Amino acid sequence: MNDTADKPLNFIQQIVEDDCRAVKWGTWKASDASRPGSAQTAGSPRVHTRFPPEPNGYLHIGHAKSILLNFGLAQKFGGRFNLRFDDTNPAKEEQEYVDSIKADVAWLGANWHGPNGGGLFFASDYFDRMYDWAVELIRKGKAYVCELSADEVSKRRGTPTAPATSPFRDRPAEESLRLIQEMKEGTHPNGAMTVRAKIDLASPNFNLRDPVMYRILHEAHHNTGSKWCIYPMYDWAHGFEDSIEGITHSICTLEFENHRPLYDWFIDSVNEGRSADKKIHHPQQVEFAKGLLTYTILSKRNLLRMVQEGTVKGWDDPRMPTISGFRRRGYTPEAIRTFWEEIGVTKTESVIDLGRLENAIRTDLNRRAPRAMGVLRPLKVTIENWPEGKVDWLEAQNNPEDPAAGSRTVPFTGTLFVERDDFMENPPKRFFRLAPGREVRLRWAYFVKCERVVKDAATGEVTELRCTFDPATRGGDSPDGRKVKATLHWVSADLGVPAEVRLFDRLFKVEDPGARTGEFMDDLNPISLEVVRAMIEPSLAEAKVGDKVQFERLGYFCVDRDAKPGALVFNRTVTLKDAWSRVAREE
RNA sequence: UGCCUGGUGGUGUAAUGGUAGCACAGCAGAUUCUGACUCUGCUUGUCUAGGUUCGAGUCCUAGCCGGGCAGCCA
Repeated sequence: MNDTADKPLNFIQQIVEDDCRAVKWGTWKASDASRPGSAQTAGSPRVHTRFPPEPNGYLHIGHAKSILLNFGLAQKFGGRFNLRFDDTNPAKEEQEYVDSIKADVAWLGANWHGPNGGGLFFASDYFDRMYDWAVELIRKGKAYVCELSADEVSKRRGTPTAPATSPFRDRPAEESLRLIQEMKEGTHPNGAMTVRAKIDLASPNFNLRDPVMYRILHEAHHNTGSKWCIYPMYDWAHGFEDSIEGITHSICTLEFENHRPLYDWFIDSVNEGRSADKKIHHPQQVEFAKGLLTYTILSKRNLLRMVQEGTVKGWDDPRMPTISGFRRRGYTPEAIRTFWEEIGVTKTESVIDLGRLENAIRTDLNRRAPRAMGVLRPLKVTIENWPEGKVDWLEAQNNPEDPAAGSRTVPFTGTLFVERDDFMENPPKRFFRLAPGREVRLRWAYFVKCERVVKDAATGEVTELRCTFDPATRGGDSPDGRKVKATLHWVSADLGVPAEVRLFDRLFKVEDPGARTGEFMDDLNPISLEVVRAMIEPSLAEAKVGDKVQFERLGYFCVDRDAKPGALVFNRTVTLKDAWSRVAREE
């Protein structure tokens, strides 16, 4: 979110700017600035942000907001951005997720090793230090080992007005020190005991009712292997991760507002009794609202379920709202960035119209995607007066929005395909395309006129159009000035190439999946994917995976990674806006 | 029920006590070798009630409505 100067600052940028003005977080040292390629300058105010994902799933479009916000801040204020894995729960975390997250963050352009990069980190690398702090808190009488079962803790949680209880709260520090040591050494089974902070069992903020700091988890970790069998809880760990890395602004989402007093308490408790030079850094937390999307589900748990149950074909299924899904679908990082910039950053929970995202990718691709012609549902057209065997290579502009994109040639022959939807035997008033007796233009080619319709005798289905062309209209202009009301895309039946095209629709039928029944799967769109055999112009025969193209009048498409030489596969990224479809509904 | 938090057109936002503006969507039109793009115009809003003030979306009080929290998840 690296805005232009004239755009008003969002509230977080405002906070950071104010802090910089006040030099609240100190300045970059000469050694920081001297790092090769560094965007930090010695003496300028420090801004250090981070994106701290848990590697327990793939990143989705909502995470992109946070990544772009954090990285954008580092860029805007000449600071640094860390990518840090919050890997404190080996039961749910996997290396596959670490790898995918790195790929996605990099793709979005948040370069954690670049000029504004602070580096790549793992919370699990801090486990030793965190353990030492826990021991320190026990010594200070600020934490204890509790042998209540999870069930018991839950039962004793209390109510907003009645306090929680634990019979182990006042055990001697020596006893807790012995037990935490045993926990660490693996003496006790999962769930036997926990380390708890001794804060306030009666607090109206439940996060302060002696929260668990460590639990026993005999589980291998993707980074630390079998070194640990106790793992820190998120709340205990998170503030320290930011502290250790010197994060200035710990930006997180609204649901952590209630946790802030806890993070403050942990750091203050470590610092208590320490001399000024031994105190650990205390970052400032700032909360912002997530952005939800209509027709979309973003909870990692539910996305995982769709993957596991085979509702979609993996995390990067082009219908998924994951970063990798959007990438495969043909979205660009620029479009995603523009989208979130337009949405802004606030503390108001909002549901964003999915159309906004589609609009962003259309705008981007309109500017940069070369045009081509492809017929999704081919209808055969025979040009009756075309010279037998003749091939006419016609010049076509690659992108009317960008003259520099140049031109290509497309072959016109006696047998063509046009889109089935572009012909109607009994057209309604506002239908401008082909119909019996009507003349239209074929893009970049000729005016053609429909003379006769051939139907399947048995089904009555239109199987072929017999047309004539006007040789004087070569290139698409009529010397006598006569007009046609439509220009159609087309492909030579003889020289076109077949391709599989995957047409995606939204995954859910309703704006708020699950709102009706409580089960989001009830709102699945049964036809979110349609596969067609298309015919495309030969210039596309050598298209490479990831190539993006506008099939004129249809939409933007990209070559899927399933494509093989001679067997092209295209994904439809998004359709073009289509005024006719609205008219058609009214007709 | 306790604590935290938020309410500006259909949607997302701006206005930092001084003309409620922008974008998307919608509607109408122009243009067009993509019913796209582009351009023009239009419709629609400060949760409510009091108060402070020359002046309130903004400050104060009370209420209303929404979101979050009571995992050994993050």
